[in-house]
Amino acid sequence: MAGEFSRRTEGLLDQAETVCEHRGAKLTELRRHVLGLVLDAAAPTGAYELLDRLRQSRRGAAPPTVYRALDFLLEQGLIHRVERLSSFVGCVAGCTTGHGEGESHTHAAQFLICRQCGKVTEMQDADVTAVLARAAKEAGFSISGATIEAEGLCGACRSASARRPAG
Amino acid sequence: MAGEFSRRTEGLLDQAETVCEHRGAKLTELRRHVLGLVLDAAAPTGAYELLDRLRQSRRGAAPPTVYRALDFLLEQGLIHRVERLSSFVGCVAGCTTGHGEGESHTHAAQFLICRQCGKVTEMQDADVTAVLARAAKEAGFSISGATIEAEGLCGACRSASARRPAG
DNA sequence: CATAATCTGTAATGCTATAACGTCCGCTAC
DNA sequence: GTAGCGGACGTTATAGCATTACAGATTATG
Repeated sequence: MAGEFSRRTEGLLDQAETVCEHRGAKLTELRRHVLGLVLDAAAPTGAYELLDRLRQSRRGAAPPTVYRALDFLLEQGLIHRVERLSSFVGCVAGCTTGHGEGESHTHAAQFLICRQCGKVTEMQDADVTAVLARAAKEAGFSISGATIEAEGLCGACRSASARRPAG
Repeated sequence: MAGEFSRRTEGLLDQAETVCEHRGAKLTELRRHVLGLVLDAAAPTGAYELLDRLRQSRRGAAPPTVYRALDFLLEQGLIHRVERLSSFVGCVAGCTTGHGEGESHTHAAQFLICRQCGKVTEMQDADVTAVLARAAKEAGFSISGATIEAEGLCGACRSASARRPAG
């Protein structure tokens, strides 16, 4: 039954399904459902919160249910894990970008976490990735994946606190 | 009693104590003990493993005991938390570098985690920090602290697997 | 159909971290 | 000196995050 999620989300889910097919991976109903929950959420979402939402239509769902789905989605690069928040966000690029088959599909992403409003922004800055890779290489290290998460103030909160300094 | 730890660790502890004094922070016996455990460990160490070791000489120690000490040490920049491993490592720079008073003492560090041997290397590459800050600034974001952790193969494991390709 | 592989259900457990409260100790002011 | 204060620590309980282990169901494949 299509229509569980917003029109935009359903569109992304369809694209994700196509991408998975091309890779020979199966975006099952459960996995599609969990991905939908992640994509529909306004902010990074914890596994147990996803579990609660999943239970609204899938009685008897348990932690392994959601964690197995999340593991699959992570492997496919359809979602990211934000370590600092122990939570998960959708990767728009992952839902729309095709890759070669049989590869790892993790994207190089960076997250900006506002300590004021909690908003999380995803970047995909090639320079950041490249400079880190170069620095690692100088240490004899070859990178396969990286977690880059910055905490600070987003533009909105920064200008707000500039107007009300002690805010 | 000095001599609980290796000579090198005791030296670092003494330096850390001096640094704390200059800041008006108290490196109590408990905190010194926990810092010693972290510094003496060959690898990043989880809070509950530190707790077990702490208990060998401090009966009745509980999770808050070690977490409060770790929070203090993090604030002082004497240790780092490795998010991917939910564990803690000493920051050599933090134990030896004096700072201005009343400031935040978090250092900009990057970690290289070998997926083969598990070894963790700390980098303090200024370029990585700078490029990330610049990229964030372009998004209107000002960074106060960042987690940068790369996973991959260290030099030793890379050459080992090159000799035995299917290793 | 037989078989293997994959996905999911289910129960239990383990690991990581914090809340809430009380006590002790050292410091300052009176 | 002692009353009051604040920081550090003890203690118990609980919250939050993730995995293990095994069984049943489903699907692909020879």
